[in-house]
Amino acid sequence: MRPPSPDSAYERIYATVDAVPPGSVATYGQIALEAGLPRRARLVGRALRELPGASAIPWFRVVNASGRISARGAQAMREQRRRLQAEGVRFEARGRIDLERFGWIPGD
DNA sequence: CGGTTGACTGTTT
DNA sequence: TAAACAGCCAACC
Repeated sequence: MRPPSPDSAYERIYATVDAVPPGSVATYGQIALEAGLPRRARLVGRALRELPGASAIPWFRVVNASGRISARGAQAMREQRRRLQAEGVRFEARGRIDLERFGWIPGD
């Protein structure tokens, strides 16, 4: 058995993000909830921020509750948009994603 | 120990 | 539809 790690919350977050399938997106709050960390949306953002760009974790499939990419450098934002579009996620006017259509439904 | 910060979110203007 | 506000809570200093 492995002793509890102080990073266990982050590990659950990463595992949940990793479960989001290509072509769909999840919100920060949704990831937190699925990871068993209700009301910790900001912690999800913090965890993703620690991730190296080359990580295998699909960080780009996480957007905010408005269906938009959350602020960071303009460059990372363009990369996120490009990678989502490459999987078939459509952007509407003002950089918005239709969550009814592309939002992840846990269990799929 | 206490104030500040922020890859957030729901409600109210 | 969008901007302001208020609530949120772990990490940081």
